[in-house]
Amino acid sequence: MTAVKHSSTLQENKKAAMAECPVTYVMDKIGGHWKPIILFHLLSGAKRYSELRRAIPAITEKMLIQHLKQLEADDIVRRVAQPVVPPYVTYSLTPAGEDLKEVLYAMAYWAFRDVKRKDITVPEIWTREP
Amino acid sequence: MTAVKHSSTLQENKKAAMAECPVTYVMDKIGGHWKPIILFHLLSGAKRYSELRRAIPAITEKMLIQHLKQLEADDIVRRVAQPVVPPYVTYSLTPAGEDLKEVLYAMAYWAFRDVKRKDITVPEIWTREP
DNA sequence: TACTTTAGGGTAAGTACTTGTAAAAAAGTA
DNA sequence: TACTTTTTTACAAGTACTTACCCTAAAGTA
Repeated sequence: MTAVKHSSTLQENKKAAMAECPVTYVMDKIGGHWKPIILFHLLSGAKRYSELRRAIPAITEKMLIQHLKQLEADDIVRRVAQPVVPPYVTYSLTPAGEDLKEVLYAMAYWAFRDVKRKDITVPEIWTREP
Repeated sequence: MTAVKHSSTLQENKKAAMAECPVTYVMDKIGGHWKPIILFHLLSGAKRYSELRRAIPAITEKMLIQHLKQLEADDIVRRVAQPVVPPYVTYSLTPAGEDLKEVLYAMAYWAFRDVKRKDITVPEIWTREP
């Protein structure tokens, strides 16, 4: 009974998994390490590119723009550019992006409970609004 | 005005980001491409290692055991081993793991809405219980 | 002309994540 | 002894993700 295993192009597994599981579908869209943070900052309203950069000092410009492009392609954020010089570009959430609020809040709520459960001191930054 | 950039050991950014954002804290724990799937299958009750393997054919044994270990270390799943031969090991959710249900359901719900919004045919697999 | 600001592109290099393959341990059975 | 089953580990190799660094465009201003 020769098992029919390992007939995959490495990334095929992932794709198959995404089609299998709605949760993975979501992770594929907001699953990077930076995307949730970006979205979190956009929850409080439209932001300029430079505002986001300042709000998330740890991110590199490359990552920021790359993820913004992806989020835009996934119809989660909307890019609006004013044709002025210097350029003025704002990013905001689409309806689909707004709907993610519930997911993000559920996550945040779980995180709070988890650190309390573990008796870790809650990082005070968490308690500040984005 | 020499900018004070790039003073990071590559992964320090991530860590800083995690401390900054509860959402990232969650992503760090369930953010792999496989973890959500594993958890999804455990939502319906304790499963044996081999059951999980059969339930998620696309995953390699390496990934499965590795993620299970991580989830165990993060106190999200519980491992119970009966000292018999051949070994009998079951994995189930801890209270913290159970609490993730809300997060996973919020994700699943969003996924449904998103595919409907995009007029993609909902993968019928999504509609089957895990 | 030189310089400023804002939004982004390109490339190379490094790090983390996944996979494939092989194999170990343990107690019983043929 | 050789072989079974189930869970798990080790190692090497490949792929994807991130970072660092440098660079462009455009209009106004000194």
